[in-house]
Amino acid sequence: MKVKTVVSQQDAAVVTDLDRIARIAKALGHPARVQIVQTLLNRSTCIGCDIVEEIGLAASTTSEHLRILKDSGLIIGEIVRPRVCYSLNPDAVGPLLDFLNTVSHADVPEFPE
Amino acid sequence: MKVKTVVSQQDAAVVTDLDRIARIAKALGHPARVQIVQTLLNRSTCIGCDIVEEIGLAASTTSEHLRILKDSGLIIGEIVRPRVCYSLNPDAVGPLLDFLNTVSHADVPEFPE
DNA sequence: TTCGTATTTCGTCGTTTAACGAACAAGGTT
DNA sequence: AACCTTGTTCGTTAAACGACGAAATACGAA
Repeated sequence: MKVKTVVSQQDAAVVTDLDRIARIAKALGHPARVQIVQTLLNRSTCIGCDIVEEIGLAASTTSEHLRILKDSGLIIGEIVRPRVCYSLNPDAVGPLLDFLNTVSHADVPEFPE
Repeated sequence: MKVKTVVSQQDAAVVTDLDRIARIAKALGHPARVQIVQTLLNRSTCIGCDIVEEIGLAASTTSEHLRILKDSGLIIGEIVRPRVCYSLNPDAVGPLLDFLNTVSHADVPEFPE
């Protein structure tokens, strides 16, 4: 279920690593999803359906965004029953964060313009 | 040429902030593009068409990925003329990096389960 | 000037995404 | 038991993405 169509002639380890980073980035590749994470940062406590009204999209659309964030591991949903309590999973950003740190500390060659 | 279709009824400041983060994340939301950045990290010097053979996709497809990375500001292309010299622009990751740092340092509520 | 090399643009095709409303699921409340 | 509240799933639609090959660009070299 986690296996995609593998590139077949590439080194598996590298591909996996790239995929992991890309998948987290992709999950954050939509303003609504960034806003959801932002919201969970502000109200550090978990939240229910307030997210729906916070970002101003239809409930079904918001649910889909939450699903994507859940699938990526960035957030966790705890069912409290009429509603669902969401919270961040800070560890999930690790791979992407490490990658970006490496990029930000890279020394560019010589022609910076 | 850099102007997209603006959202028009939203508060510009907030949207811009979320959009900026999301746009960088989106640019990194594909393994091939992460691999390109990775490659530029390893060979700290700029590269021409070697990227094409490095990632194993068609030249036209690779060109498109490079365009997306250029548009996002993550990389810079210097024309040397038969070819193009690419290099990283580490500053571009700033907004996303700051955001992820905030996330990674967030203290989750109480139910770490 | 003609040729070659590296890259981009174009047109196409199939897949995925984003968005919505409607319908459904699942318990708590009255 | 009938209802309410919240959240997800489904079906649809339009737009965007990803990939490719073919054609076009744009210079440097021969």
